[in-house]
Amino acid sequence: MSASRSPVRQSSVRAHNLALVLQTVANSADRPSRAAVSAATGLTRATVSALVDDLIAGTLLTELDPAPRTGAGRPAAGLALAPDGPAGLGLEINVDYLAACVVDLTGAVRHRFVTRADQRLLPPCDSLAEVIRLAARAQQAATADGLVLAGAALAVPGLVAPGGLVRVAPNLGWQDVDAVTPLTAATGLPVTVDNEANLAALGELRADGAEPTFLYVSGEIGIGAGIVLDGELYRGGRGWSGEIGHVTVYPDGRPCRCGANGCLEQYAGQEAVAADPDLAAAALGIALSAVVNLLDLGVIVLGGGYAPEFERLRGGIEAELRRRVLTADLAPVSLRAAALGADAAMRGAADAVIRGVREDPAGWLATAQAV
Amino acid sequence: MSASRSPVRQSSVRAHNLALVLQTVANSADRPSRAAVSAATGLTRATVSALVDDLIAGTLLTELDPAPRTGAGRPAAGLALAPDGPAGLGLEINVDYLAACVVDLTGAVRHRFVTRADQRLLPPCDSLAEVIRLAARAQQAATADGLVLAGAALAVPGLVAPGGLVRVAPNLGWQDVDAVTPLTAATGLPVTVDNEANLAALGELRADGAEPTFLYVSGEIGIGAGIVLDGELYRGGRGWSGEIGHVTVYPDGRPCRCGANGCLEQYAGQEAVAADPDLAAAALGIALSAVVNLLDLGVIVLGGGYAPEFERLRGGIEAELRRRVLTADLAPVSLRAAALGADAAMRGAADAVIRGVREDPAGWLATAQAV
DNA sequence: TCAAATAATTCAACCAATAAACAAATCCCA
DNA sequence: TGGGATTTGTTTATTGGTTGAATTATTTGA
Repeated sequence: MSASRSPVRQSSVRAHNLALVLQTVANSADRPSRAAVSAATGLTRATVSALVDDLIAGTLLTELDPAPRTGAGRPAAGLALAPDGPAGLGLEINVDYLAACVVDLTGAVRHRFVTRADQRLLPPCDSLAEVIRLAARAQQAATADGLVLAGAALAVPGLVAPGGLVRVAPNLGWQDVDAVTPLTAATGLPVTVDNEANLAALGELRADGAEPTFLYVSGEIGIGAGIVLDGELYRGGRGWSGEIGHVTVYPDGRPCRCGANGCLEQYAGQEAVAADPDLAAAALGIALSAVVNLLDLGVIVLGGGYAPEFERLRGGIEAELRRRVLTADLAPVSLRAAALGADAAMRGAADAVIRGVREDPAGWLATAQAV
Repeated sequence: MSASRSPVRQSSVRAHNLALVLQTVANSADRPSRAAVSAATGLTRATVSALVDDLIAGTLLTELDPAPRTGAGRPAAGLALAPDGPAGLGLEINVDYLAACVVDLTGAVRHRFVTRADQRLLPPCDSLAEVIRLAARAQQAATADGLVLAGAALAVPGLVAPGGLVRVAPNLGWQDVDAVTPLTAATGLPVTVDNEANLAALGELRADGAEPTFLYVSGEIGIGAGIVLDGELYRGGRGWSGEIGHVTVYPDGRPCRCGANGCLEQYAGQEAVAADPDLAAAALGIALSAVVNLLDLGVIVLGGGYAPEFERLRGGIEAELRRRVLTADLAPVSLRAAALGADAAMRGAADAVIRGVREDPAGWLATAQAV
C-alpha cells in the first residue's frame, strides 16, 4: 500500500537518484565533492559524476572552489546549489498585510515586498488585485536578477480545498474564493494555495537546526497548526488538518464563533493572550498535551503572535505537558519559539515551490529543456 | 526529504514492480489475468509475465481456472494469492486471555487458539511461557498444513519501544519486559511486538470495505487508538502515538491513575461505559472531535469493548462531533463499529507479518531461496 | 474452415548503474 | 628535485531490467 501505485522504469531510477544527489548536496553543511556525495549516497563515483553533469547543465548545481584541503590527492571540485537556478515566488494574504517574496534555490530571500493594509473590509477581488501587483513587482525584480521562477504559492489564513479553492477564511471574510485562476493568469506560473500555518510550518522546517518531526502552532486572531511528520507536511484526509484552534479545552466554557463551547481559540487567541497570559498558557498546555498523546511529537514550535510572548507562556505550557502527557517521563517534549518571524508563511510558500524542484529535479529538467 | 535516503539500482526497480504486481493481484476482486495486471499497472505484458513467473516460483501467486469468459480470444489464466504461500503467526497477550492464530497469505485464518486466564496476577515470564505454548501448537498446525511461517507478531496492551521492548503495560503490570528474545528463541522466527490498538487497527484495515484513512479506537480497561493514514499505520516520532485514553476531557475532572485530571479513560473506560453510557459518549465525542480537528480523519472505527455498545454510544458521540468539529458541515465524519471482534489485535498481528511479505516480496523470495 | 480477437511468450534494443581500469592533480618524503 | 602515495574524476565494458515488436497459442464467430 505504501508503495506508490505506479510502475517503475529505468527513467524513474534516474529521477530518484537525481533527487538523491541534489538533496545530499543541499543538506551538506560544506561544499561536498562528487566523491563525498558518492560516499554519502552509496552510488558509484561514476554514477554521481553523470548525475551531477545533468544537474549542472540544468543550473541546479554549480561547481565552486574546493573546500579547504585536507591531505594528499587531487583537489576536489566543490558542489553547491546554484544561486541562479530556479526560484520560488512566495505570496501571502493576511488580515492586516499582503506580502510577496522571491527565494532562490539556495533558500536565500532575494526580494521582499510588503503592503500593510487591513483586508477585513475589502472584497476578495481587491485583495487579490493588490497581491497580483506585488507579485508583478517581484517577478520584475527576479528577471532583473536573471532568475527563472519555477512557480508561485499563496498563503491564506483559512481552510483550503485540495484544488486550491479557499473554502472559508473567517478572519478575511472569504468564502469559496478561487485565487488560483486569477493568479495563474496574471503571473503565468503554476500556482498553489495553502493554509498559512501549513506553509509557515514548512518555512520553519527549512530553518537552521530544525527537527524533521514537529508541531508548528501559529497564534494570530485564530490559531492554526501545521503538522510536520518526518520532513513531510501532514495535510489530513481532506486537506484540513491542524485546526487546533477549535480543539475543546473546557467543554462547557466560553462560547466560540464556531458554535461550540470552550474552544482553545477563546482562551489562547490574540486577545486572550493579551488579557491573561497564564490562562492562555494553561489552555495551550491542555490542547498541546492532547496533540502529543495522540501523535507522539517531541517538538512543539510556537510561532506567529506566540513567538514574542514565548518566555511568558513557556512555564505554564510545560507544566501542563508534564502533568498530562502520558509518556512525559519516557521521552521529553521540547518547546521552542519559531526561528522565522512574521515572514514564516510567505517564506514557507516560496520554499514550497523550491521544495518541488528539489524533490523532483528530473521533472524540472524536463520542463526547462522543453522551453 | 520524503524521498528515501538510499540509492536506487535496477534490482530495486524489480523489487518495486514485484510488489506492485503482487498488490494488484491481492486487491483485485476477481482473478486477474496477466494482461489485466498489465493494464492495471501500466507495465508491459512481457514484464508482468516475467514478474509473475518469479512470484509463482516463490509460491506467492498461483494460477487458477480463468475468470468467466467474455468474448473471443485465448482464455486467460487467473491469478490469485497462493493459499500455500508464506503465512503469519499472530500472538496476543491481554488482560484476561492469551491467543495465537495462523493466517495465510490470502488473509484466511487457518488456525486459532485461545486460553482464557487472568494475567494481572501473574509475573510476565508466566504469561510469556503460556503464549509460547500456544505458539508451538500453532506452529505444529501450520506445518501439518504445509504452511511456512514468515514471522510472528505479538500484540500487547501497552507502550512498546521501537526495538520491541514493552516499556509499560499498566493493566498487565508489566514494566520493561523483553518479549522478543524468548519468543525468537522458542519459535525460531523473526518476532515483532506492537501495541494492541495499533495491530487491531491494521487488522481492521484489512477487513472488507475498509477505508485507507481512519482512526481505530479500542475501549478496554484502558483506551488505545491506532491511527491509519493512507493505508499506513502512523506510529509517531517515538512509536507511542494513539494514547487517546489520556487526552484531557475535563481539565479539573476525575483524577486518573496517570496523575493527571479528567483523562478520557476516567469517563469512557470499561467501567465508566457500564456505569453511564451517556457520559461516556459525550466524553468520547469531545476527545474524538479533537482528533478530527487536528488530523482531519473522515472515519472513526469503534472497536474492543465499544463495538457491542456501539448503538448506545453513537448518538451522543455524533452530537459532540457535529458541535465541535470545525469542518463538520464541509465534510462529514462517519462512525462505525469494528468489523472484527475481539480477535482484531491477534488477526492484525498475523496480518502485519503477511503485510511485510506482500510489501516486499523480493525480500521474501531472497530469504526463501537462501534456505 | 478461416478470419478476428485476445492471451501469453520470445527476442533484440535500450537505458542506467556497476566495477575496474585509467588519467589528473596534489602531497610527502627522500 | 623527483618519484611514490593518494585522492578525484572519467572512460569503458558488463550486467540487469524494461520496452516494443514480432510470434505463438487458443478461443469465438461468420
